[in-house]
Amino acid sequence: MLNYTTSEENYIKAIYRLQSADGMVTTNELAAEIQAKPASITDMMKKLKAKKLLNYQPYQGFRLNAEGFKVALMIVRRHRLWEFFLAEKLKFTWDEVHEVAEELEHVSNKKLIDKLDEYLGFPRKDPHGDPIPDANGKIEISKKICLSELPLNTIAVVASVGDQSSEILELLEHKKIAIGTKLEVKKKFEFDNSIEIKINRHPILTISEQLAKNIFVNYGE
Amino acid sequence: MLNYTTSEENYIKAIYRLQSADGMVTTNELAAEIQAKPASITDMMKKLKAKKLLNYQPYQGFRLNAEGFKVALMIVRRHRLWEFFLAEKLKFTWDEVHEVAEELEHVSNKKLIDKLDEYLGFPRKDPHGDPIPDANGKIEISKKICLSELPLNTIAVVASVGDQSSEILELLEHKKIAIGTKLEVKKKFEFDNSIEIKINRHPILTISEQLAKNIFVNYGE
DNA sequence: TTATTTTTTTAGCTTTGTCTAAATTTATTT
DNA sequence: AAATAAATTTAGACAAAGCTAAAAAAATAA
Ligand SMILES: [Mn+2]
Ligand SMILES: [Mn+2]
Ligand SMILES: [Mn+2]
Ligand SMILES: [Mn+2]
Repeated sequence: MLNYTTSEENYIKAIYRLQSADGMVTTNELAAEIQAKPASITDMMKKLKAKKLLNYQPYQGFRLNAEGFKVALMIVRRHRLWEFFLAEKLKFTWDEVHEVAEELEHVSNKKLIDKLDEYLGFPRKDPHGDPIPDANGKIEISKKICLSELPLNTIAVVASVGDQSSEILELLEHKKIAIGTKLEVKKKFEFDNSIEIKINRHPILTISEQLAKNIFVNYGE
Repeated sequence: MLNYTTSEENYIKAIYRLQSADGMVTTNELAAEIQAKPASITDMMKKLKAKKLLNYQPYQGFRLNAEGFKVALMIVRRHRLWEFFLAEKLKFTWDEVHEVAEELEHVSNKKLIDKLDEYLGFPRKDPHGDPIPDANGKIEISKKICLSELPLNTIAVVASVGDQSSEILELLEHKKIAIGTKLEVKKKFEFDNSIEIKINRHPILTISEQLAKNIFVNYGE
C-alpha cells in the first residue's frame, strides 16, 4: 500500500463516505462534501484514476475499486483510533475529537497505528459509535438511522445532528443529549409521533417528531 | 501565534538547531541540515523574513528573532512530547521515535499538546535526554558535553546521541550503552583519541574517537 | 424533437515549495 | 590588487492543489 497526500486521502475518505451499496458518486455530490469546486473534483478524479484507486469515466460518476476501498478503510481506521484516544485518554469532549483526528489521520506510519490500537485495547467503536476497522481492514457493519426510526428498547449512540441551528443545539444541551450519548427509545406515540427515551441514570425524556428526525444514531452489534 | 506549514516548521526547527549563542546561520549550513538546495533556502528565508520570524540580509546569514524562537520552541515541545508518548506509552524503542515524531509535530492544535503533556505527567526530558519546553516555552538549560570532553573519573549520565543512524545504534546496543546509563572515563589515549570507560558492574569498554564524539552526557549539577 | 437548464469538463491562472543553471557577491590566493 | 574559488542569490521551470470562466455533454422541459 503506497502513501498518499493529505488531499488525496481526504478525497478518498469522502468518496468512501458517499458511496453506497450500488450507485455512482457524482462530481457535485463530492464537491459539496469536500467543500471544493466541481472543477477541482474532476482534476483529482483523474489523478486517483491514474493511481488505480477508482473507476471513473467522464460524465459517468466514480466509485472506489477494491484497492481504493482498502486504502479508505485504513484512513478511517486511523481517524477513529485517534478519536478514541482523544476521548478516552486525553478527555476531549465529543465536539472536539473530530477536528483533531482529521489532522492526525494523515500520519500514516503503520507501526504507530497498530501499537496505538494495542495500547487502547483494540476498541471496536469510536466515540460517535462508528465501528473501527481492524489492522486487516475488517469492519463491523453498523447502521446509522434517525431517532424516529430506531426500534424500541435498542441501545444506540447519538452520532450526529441534522439541523445545526443554535436553536436545536440549545434544546439538545437542555436535554443533556450530545454526540456519544447512549440512549434507547422506550415509547412511541402515534398521535404526534413524539417518543420517550431513556438515558442511563437520567429521568425519561420526551422528544418531539421534529427533534427525533434531526438526531441520527448508530446501533447494531 | 499563527499557524505555519509543515515546510516552514521544518525550516524553523532546523535553524533553531543550528543557531548557537552568537553566530549567524549560513545558507549552505541550513541546506545541508534540511537536505535541500541552497536556492530553496534563500526562497524560504525571504518568506520567513516576510513573516517576521527571522533577521535576514542577503549574503549575511540569518537568525531567528524572538518570535521565531518562540515558534521553534513550540515545535520542539510537540516533537519531544510525542517522542515521550511513543517511547513511554506505545513502547517504541528510543531509536524509532524520532521519525514518527517528525510527522506528529506538525499537528499544531494547542489543546491537544497541552492535554497530552498533562496525560504524560509533564515529562521534563524526551527519550534522548533532551529537555521538553513547557506550555510557556520555558526550557531547562542542559549542560551537555560530548564523551571525549568528559574529565577522567567523573560520573556522568548518557543524555543523547548526536548521530542517530542505525549503525551507531547497533554499536551502542552491543556495548549496552543507552540513555540514562551511568559511566565514567578511566583512561584516554592520545595515539587515536580512544577512551576506556567503566559502567557499573560491567567490564571496561573501549570507545573510539568517532563514537565518543557522538555520545553526549550530563554531569555535575 | 427542440430548446433550456443542469452537470461536468476543459482551459488557463495562482500559490507553495522544490529544482537547475546562470549571475552575482564575498572570501581566499597568488 | 588581481585572479580565482566559494557561497549565495536570481531567473526560470515544474508539480501539486486549488480557483474562475467558458465550453461541452447530459438531463429535463416545452
Ligand atoms: Mn483529514
Ligand atoms: Mn467519529
Ligand atoms: Mn517535521
Ligand atoms: Mn528527541
